[in-house]
Amino acid sequence: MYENLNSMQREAVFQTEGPVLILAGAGSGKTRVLTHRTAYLIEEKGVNPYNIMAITFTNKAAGEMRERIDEQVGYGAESIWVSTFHSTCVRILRRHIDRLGFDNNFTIYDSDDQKTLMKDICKRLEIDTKIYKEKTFLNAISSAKDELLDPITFALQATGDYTKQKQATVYREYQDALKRNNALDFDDLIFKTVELLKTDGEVLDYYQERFRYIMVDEYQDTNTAQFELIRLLASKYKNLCVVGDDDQSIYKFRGANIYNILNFEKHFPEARVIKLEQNYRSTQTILDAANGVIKNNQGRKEKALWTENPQGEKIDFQQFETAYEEADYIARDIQKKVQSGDYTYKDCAVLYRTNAQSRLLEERFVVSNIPYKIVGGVNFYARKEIKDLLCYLKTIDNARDDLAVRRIINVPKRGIGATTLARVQEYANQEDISFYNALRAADEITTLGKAAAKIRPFVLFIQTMRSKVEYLSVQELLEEVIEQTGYVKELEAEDTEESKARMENIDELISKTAAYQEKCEEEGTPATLSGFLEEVALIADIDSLDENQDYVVLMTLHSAKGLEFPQVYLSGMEDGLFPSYMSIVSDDSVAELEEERRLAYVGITRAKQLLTITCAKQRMIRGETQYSKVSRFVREIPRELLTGAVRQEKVKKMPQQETYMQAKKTFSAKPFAMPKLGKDLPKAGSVEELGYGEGDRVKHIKFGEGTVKGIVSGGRDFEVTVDFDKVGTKKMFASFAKLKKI
DNA sequence: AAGACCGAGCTTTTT
DNA sequence: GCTCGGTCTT
Repeated sequence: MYENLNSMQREAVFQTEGPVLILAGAGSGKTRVLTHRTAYLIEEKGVNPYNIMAITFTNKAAGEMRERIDEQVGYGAESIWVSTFHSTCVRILRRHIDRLGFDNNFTIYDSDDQKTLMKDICKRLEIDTKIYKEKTFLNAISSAKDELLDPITFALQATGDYTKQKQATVYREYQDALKRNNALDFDDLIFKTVELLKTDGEVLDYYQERFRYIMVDEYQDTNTAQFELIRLLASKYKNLCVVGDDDQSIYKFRGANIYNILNFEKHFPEARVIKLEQNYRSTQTILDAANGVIKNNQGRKEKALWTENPQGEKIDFQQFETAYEEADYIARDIQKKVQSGDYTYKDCAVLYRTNAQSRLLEERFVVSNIPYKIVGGVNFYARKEIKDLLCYLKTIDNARDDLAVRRIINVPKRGIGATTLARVQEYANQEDISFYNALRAADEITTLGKAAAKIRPFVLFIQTMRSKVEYLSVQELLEEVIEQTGYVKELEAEDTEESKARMENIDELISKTAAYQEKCEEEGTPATLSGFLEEVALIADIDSLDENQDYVVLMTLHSAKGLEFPQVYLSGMEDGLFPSYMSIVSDDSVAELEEERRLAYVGITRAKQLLTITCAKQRMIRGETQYSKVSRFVREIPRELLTGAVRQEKVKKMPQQETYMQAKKTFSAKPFAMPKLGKDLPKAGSVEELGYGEGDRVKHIKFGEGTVKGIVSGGRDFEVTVDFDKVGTKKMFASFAKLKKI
């Protein structure tokens, strides 16, 4: 079992005791090392799986590690604690945060909620948000928490600096408000856990005993608070194994402290350092390119990545006149590769520096009928309709979250306006009760007058729902909220493309509640409303990537970290875009350019077989045409590795706006969701092959019987509109629907 | 209280 | 170029 590891990997696996730093270059098989190490601990060292913890940054990474550990470890794998920093902390806090004066059923605020709360506070403190931006405050608070500065310490450090003093005041107010709402923001999850472990010896002892062997993935991305958390937990047994690559540290803006990895041996003098330098992922050419770029950075740990893989193809470098041509080239190139039969869509990934770049690519992909998935941008759970419904559930779950209540009290419209809200709030402050409790006492608020009558049904509704929490499933609760509020009915009445998309999202949310139920039953854990809300709060977009589906993935370089693809396109490689203009003109431009360079390194090393680098001479940014030179990072790649050179393409016809909109409409909310591989993919073929036509009566497995109203060819599949007798008109893809003529 | 209209700011990256 | 938020009107 350990024979197919190389000597360094084996060393990392066998070094189980004491602090270990594994410097794992890109593609050097670190996940393999971690999983083998876990197996070794259990099977050879007799360690109880219950005493092992593995921490990652994303749910996806945690899920993958879980899967591979399960494969590797057979018995007892399920009691190993594998999870992200954030969910680890939530699990700890749910049990013990009452010791810090919070309720154990606290809610978690996302960035949207934070902003709303901050606006509130600025208003209350009469801060002119034209001069002092909410966002700046939130950033300051976030960095403070990353550095474990509480409001008092922060204030002490602010003496003599007016802006900082102001931030200190806001910080204190912000924390007070969170506590009143029984809520924590993302950063608090870590901060409060550290606080808990530091102040409560009993809890600390419990978790130190439990986590005798700790492993941390992507260690270069940890911030000070996360480091402290790990340090506290590991300080008793000192069996701490961290894996990382300083060359892939790209989250400085999020507080990641690169010195956690650079100074690991200082923090743990007895630490063993093991370097994994053999790359199993990429061709020699790709590796040479990556090394050519990263060697321009100073102050990195000395590493020499090498591979036994073949030289491989040269890097395809293309410069275009415009960003349209660039997008067009990428789309055609992918189509060409797929049609040749050598690759599938899911072998390809397009990476870019900023999310805004995805639009042009998306347009081109829609026109070319290429199935794709965009990772990032607006998170599913940040969409308005989803947040609204979740806030209903949150209100039912935790009455102290004022924010959630205020969001939904007039959605859908109940004729409760700003004035009424202000009066209720005033009463709440006066009586020192929560906003919701003030609503419950609406009849006592003399200033309300007739408005009290509008509040009563809302309160009654929430109270009734609360009494049902015990015996209804999450799905049933959600469906009842939708039914009782008429939320979907209102969208139905709107009958626009947008409202349809929203309804689809709501359906998606319902299936997520069902999936949650299923998951809990599988794991044998109780499915609760709080549990669902919590899971939902900690989901990132990248977690939804599904390797089994055949689509091209589009995402930012940041999101791509930890992933690999046979075919990688690095688009928009222009000075000013990547490296970003901000990093070039910054006061600290040397450091910021190094961070950008690491990002380039991450991008290049995602590729297994072929790397394509593209850029455009002109592109629209923020409604303005920008003219840019080829990125300096491209020039750092040894010339002989590149083909294509600077190329002059004739301007291709721009996509007709109408064609695009039409195409996009056909596939509205969920473009090109594809059936799982393995099942036979129905070919587009002809309409006849469907076995039914317009006007025919058909049967659907879930919706029952109905009449076919229309069939539209979507290129690779047909979109069929059916008017069902029971559930009304639905649009669906023929390959999914499996409609039967009757 | 609800809807229409207009201007500001944004785009570097996110658990 | 687009989105969000604020203000004005009914």
